[in-house]
Amino acid sequence: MEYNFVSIEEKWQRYWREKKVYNSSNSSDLPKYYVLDMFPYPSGSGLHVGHPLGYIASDIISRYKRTKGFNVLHPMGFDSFGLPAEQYAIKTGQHPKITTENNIVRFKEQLNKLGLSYDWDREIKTSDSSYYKWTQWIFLKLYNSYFDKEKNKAVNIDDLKIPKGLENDQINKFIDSKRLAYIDTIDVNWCEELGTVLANEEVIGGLSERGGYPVIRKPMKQWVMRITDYADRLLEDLEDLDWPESIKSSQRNWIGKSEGAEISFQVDNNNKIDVFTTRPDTIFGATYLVLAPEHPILDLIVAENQKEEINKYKEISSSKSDLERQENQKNKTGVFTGSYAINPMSNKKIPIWISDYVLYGYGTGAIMAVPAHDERDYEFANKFNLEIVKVINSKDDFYSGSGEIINSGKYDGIDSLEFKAVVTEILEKKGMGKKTTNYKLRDWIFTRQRYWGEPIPILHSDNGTKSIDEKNLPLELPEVDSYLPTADGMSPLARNDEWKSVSIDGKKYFRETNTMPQWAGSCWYYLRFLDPKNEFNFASEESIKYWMPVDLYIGGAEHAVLHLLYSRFWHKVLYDLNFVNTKEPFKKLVNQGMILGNSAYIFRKTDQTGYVSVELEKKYSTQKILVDIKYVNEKNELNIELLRKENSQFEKAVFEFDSTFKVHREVEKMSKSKYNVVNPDEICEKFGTDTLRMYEMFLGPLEQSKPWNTAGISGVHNFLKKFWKLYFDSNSLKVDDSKPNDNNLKVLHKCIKKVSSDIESFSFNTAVSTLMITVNELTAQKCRSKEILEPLLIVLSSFAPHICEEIWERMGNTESIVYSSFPEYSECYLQDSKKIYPVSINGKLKYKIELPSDFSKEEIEAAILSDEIFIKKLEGNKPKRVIVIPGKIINFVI
RNA sequence: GCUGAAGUGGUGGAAUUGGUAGACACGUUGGACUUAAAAUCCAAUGGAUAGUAAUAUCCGUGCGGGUUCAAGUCCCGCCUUCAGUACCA
Repeated sequence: MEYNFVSIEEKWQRYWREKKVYNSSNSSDLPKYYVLDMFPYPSGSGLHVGHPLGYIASDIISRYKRTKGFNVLHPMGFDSFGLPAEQYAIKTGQHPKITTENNIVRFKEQLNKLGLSYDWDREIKTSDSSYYKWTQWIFLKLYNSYFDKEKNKAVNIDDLKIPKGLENDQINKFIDSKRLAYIDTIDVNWCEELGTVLANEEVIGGLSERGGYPVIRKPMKQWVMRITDYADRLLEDLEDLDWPESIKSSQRNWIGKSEGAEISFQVDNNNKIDVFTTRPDTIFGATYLVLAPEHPILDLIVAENQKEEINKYKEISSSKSDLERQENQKNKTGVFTGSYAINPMSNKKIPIWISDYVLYGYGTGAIMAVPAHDERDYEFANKFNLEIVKVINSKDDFYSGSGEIINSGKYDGIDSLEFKAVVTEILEKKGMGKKTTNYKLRDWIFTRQRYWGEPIPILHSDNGTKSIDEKNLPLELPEVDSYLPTADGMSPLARNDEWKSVSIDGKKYFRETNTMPQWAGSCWYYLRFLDPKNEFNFASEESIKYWMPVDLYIGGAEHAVLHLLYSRFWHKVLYDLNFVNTKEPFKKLVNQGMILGNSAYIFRKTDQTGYVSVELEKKYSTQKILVDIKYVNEKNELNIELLRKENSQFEKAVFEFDSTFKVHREVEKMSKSKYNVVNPDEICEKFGTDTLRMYEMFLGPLEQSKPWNTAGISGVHNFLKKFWKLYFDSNSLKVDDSKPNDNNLKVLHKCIKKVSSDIESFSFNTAVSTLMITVNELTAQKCRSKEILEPLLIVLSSFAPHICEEIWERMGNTESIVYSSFPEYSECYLQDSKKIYPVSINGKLKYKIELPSDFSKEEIEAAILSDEIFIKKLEGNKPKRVIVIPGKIINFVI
């Protein structure tokens, strides 16, 4: 009987879907286990072999946990608001909804082909109004809350104490200024190319995260989320999470907590400048101040004769993009203001400068420069010939460490670490400073000037903002005639005039026309999966109580700060408002590594006379040209004929090579533009889904990035064929009721133990190896005992579910293997008859000695812990004296 | 620069608490079956030296030191690669 994977896989995928085998119930006596994948954005290009890695891993865990007796929740959905569909709409006029729907159909088909055990009845799409109704609802919760600093939590805005003596208008303004979701005019990251504002997290090195377009700063009115109030809690609660250290440290880094002091420098009778420093101990070395060019105090303090130059500098720096600012890192610029301030400790008069190496957005937007002990100040002082005073004892001209204080008057000799606290205290007494903490984290800019996102349920009027009544949610996306921003730069929603203006009780309001960022929908989707059809709540209280937190969250590391920080923030707000019962949403996080593509390049001679194979490349001056990997075989040989046939530019090209034309390979991210995408569908057709699933796991550790390489796939495929042959010979099932022998039992129980511990520790590659060894051994032992082969089937079924279901059925089981339980192993089959100890003589030779198996554990331990025992050396017959040094060290003395 | 992860055969990668390094798989070579190929099965496969041979000896986990009877694993100092982040005072 042949292993016909095509019909087997089709049959079982249909069976699972029709019988809804993987649906899970919200009430059960069983312990729960919630396994979540980071849901995908349904892009137009479908899945490549990199996507399934995490899905397969989480699927194996889900299947394993089910057989271990857990009620498993394993849902899937789509993060379906997003840019590409909108950009496609701008180009073609097709409604993003249609594009998105089409892509989702394709994605689902591909996911189902992978045999993933999702409960599709819980599917959600963030762009469905029944879903974004609740995204809007949560937005309103944020809008209607403020952060109580004393309680260190979010509280309903109705409980806000309003200062006495405020007029009506002022009261509204006061309330608006305290909300967790508030409007502010701030310098935003404006991306002209994308026509929208981006969050700080979405800007990388002055370029947009998506597309890599330049980003400039521009003041605009925006909705902002007060995530900074949660900085401390977001930081502290990281401690207890079972997350990769790298992710935790990027989040810590992003929050960027630093402790120091705010110190005032008096300029004149009316003005003082506050600076933030983490090194108050170096204050005697502060020989000048530097302000950010945007600092508002400048207008008050700039000396008359410097005004022109200062204004010129301000203008230049405001027109600079973040990228340009960063490029200038080595060549610092700046202008003297003509004014001086008094150093509050040394009482010296020090000059005030402006420079764009000081950022207005961080700290107070002003620094005290200590050139002897800060690298940037050192560069700046050298360039502009400013005074450098060493205040910490060291050999070098510049030193950023700690040590003995010098040149600081009566404080000389104190240790700088100690002096830090002393200075802060002295200044505090004088009213010239205080201890403070600063964060790199900024509030989250929440609005986007886009069409394809959640509408913000807010109305504007002359006296401020007003939320839409909860009863009227969802606020649906209006139809528009074009998906481009309006001529006056408003978001596309403003094109629908009828929708835009509303009147309530005779009063006129305008709708907010900006939409939410893509992160909004993914901030809380893990909660909607619990109870996706609930019309009265985002999820029922019972379902939250039963399922939360997510036990295992698998996804890519690219969401280390963005998604994972935002959703933790929202979850904490919901926790404060008593909507959820856990402080953190995701208990354990695992990052699957990226699967990289293996791009192919050929060399073109620079004189354009032809192409040369790799071995001839050095002979000519050449440049690399990308070719589609479909023209290249596993031996890196180029199929020239096919290339010529399908690409006219190569039709008459000359190809030079020795024996065969070989291409140059490079490992890169898998992407359409690199022509290195491998589609999982092809693999499924050729080898079957079970082979693909096991191969992706076999490729290497889950967390590691690795290039896709089809070369080894036949090994896994052969394994499944061998596995099949363990159960069937040419005509029929060969499993029988014969009693297994000791060796059979040993092999099986070893396998059960190893595979289960490997799965629990996410070491899927070694689990696959173990399964291979097991099948090899049982084949060699000619085992046909049902007592062995049936449990083995269950062990393998998490990895290769289709083949196992098929064999399971053919063995006479009527119920799906999904409902079976994972076999237990017993230690008695695992014990070796003899214990082997390694022995070294004088540190050089190594022997194995075997202690008799009837040595009890206690006897061995006693022997080891006592001074010496006599043991027969294996190869010789003379007994040797063995000295056992306490702590398991065995040393021969002859 | 800082933070995090990693460096093991021709390749992907295994190695509980330090205890026979290279499991498992690919590839390669040889063999069986076949008219032939595919498929399948068997054997060998880190390097070097000696030997007809079984075998023996030495060297081997990025580099240099150290601890230890014993180090891929622990400690110190470097190098390289990947990822993230960056004028954050």
